Amino acid sequence: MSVRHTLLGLIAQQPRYGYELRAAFTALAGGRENWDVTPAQIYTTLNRMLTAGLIREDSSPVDTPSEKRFYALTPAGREMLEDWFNAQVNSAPQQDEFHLKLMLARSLEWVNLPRMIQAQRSSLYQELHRITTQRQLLDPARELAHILLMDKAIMHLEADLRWLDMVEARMEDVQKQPAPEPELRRRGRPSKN
Amino acid sequence: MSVRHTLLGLIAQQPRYGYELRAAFTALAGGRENWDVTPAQIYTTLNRMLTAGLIREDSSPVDTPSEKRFYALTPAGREMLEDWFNAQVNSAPQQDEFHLKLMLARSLEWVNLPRMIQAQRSSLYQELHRITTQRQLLDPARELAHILLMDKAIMHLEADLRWLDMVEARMEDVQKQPAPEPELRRRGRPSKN
DNA sequence: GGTGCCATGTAACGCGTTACATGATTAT
DNA sequence: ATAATCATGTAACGCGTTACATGGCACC
Repeated sequence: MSVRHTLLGLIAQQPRYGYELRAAFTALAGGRENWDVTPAQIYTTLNRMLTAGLIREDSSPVDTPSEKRFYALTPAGREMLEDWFNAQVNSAPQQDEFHLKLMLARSLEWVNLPRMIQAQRSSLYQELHRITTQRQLLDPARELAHILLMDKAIMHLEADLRWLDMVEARMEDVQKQPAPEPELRRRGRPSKN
Repeated sequence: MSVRHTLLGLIAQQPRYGYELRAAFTALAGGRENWDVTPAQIYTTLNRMLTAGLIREDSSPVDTPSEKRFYALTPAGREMLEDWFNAQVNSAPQQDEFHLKLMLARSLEWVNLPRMIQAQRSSLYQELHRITTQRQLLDPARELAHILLMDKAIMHLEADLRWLDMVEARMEDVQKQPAPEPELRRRGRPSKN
């Protein structure tokens, strides 16, 4: 998705090679713990971009003997990059794994719903604590990018916690309510149904 | 990733067939606009689960002539489902496309940064308005699941907007700061560098 | 001389998407 | 009749992950 575009952006700054791109990407994206782009992905993606005509192999700067393979933008690549900047980010659909678990859990008797919610809550708290702590260690003057990313993560975690409180408050309603079963028109030869 | 598990959960409630599973999944996951699981994905996933021994083809209930292919859980499937419920949801890494755009934009002169932020803000506002409006139309007595999901989306959008304000407030700092370039030890035969 | 980082890949697999394809039944 | 919905798939492709594979250079 955005890996391609980010690589384009990094190459637009200056011709670059794979290993360097991985490091630069990781630096932008919040560290290896947050978003690990593996060498395999970097090199296969670069080859696909090469095939697609978005980048071309650039003659290495004079000082580098070989082995490093530098890439530069082609006009097509530059155009795709501009298109990316001009498009707004379409907000990702709310594909929430925990919500699915929650909705399923209320119809399966053997799942301990309150326990599940509590587990999720403590997991969120842990994560919040971890990030907040780590954030303190960053230097605002040098690692602003990373800080901004963590601030966003913190805000989202806080939202998740408030949401969990809300869910718990409505738990009784949730359990009373039947799971939403969409009704389909029956086909074939129906009997008792 | 959670599609498999959700299908397992739905099949655990009662034996089901593909088309029905798609409808049930969509109902749980917040409607087709939010999470569209295509027939292709349903049927290929069911086949994979079949191959993996998580489900088995169940003899159709007496009333259905044929064509519908019902599936039921195997012990292995049941076990995987229980494991899923016992594991806590590992919070997805903050893979933020807009953040990447932002970080790249400050080092590319031809990108209008303030304009980009404003575009993103209005996009978020639109989405917030859309969801809030749609939320009002839902019946709290019957569509609680969907409402909860939208409440979460709303909270996240509000967080995103507050975050954008924060970013904008620090814009000058952001631009003043050089893009974080990780330094690699040079190799080969270095010249001027 | 070994550990660790620099540097580049290939192969197999899993999941998801798009496009294509088919046919039965139900409501108008 | 015909449109919509029910019902099930296949094929090709894109992206990402894991595992495997290789080799050079620098530092201690």
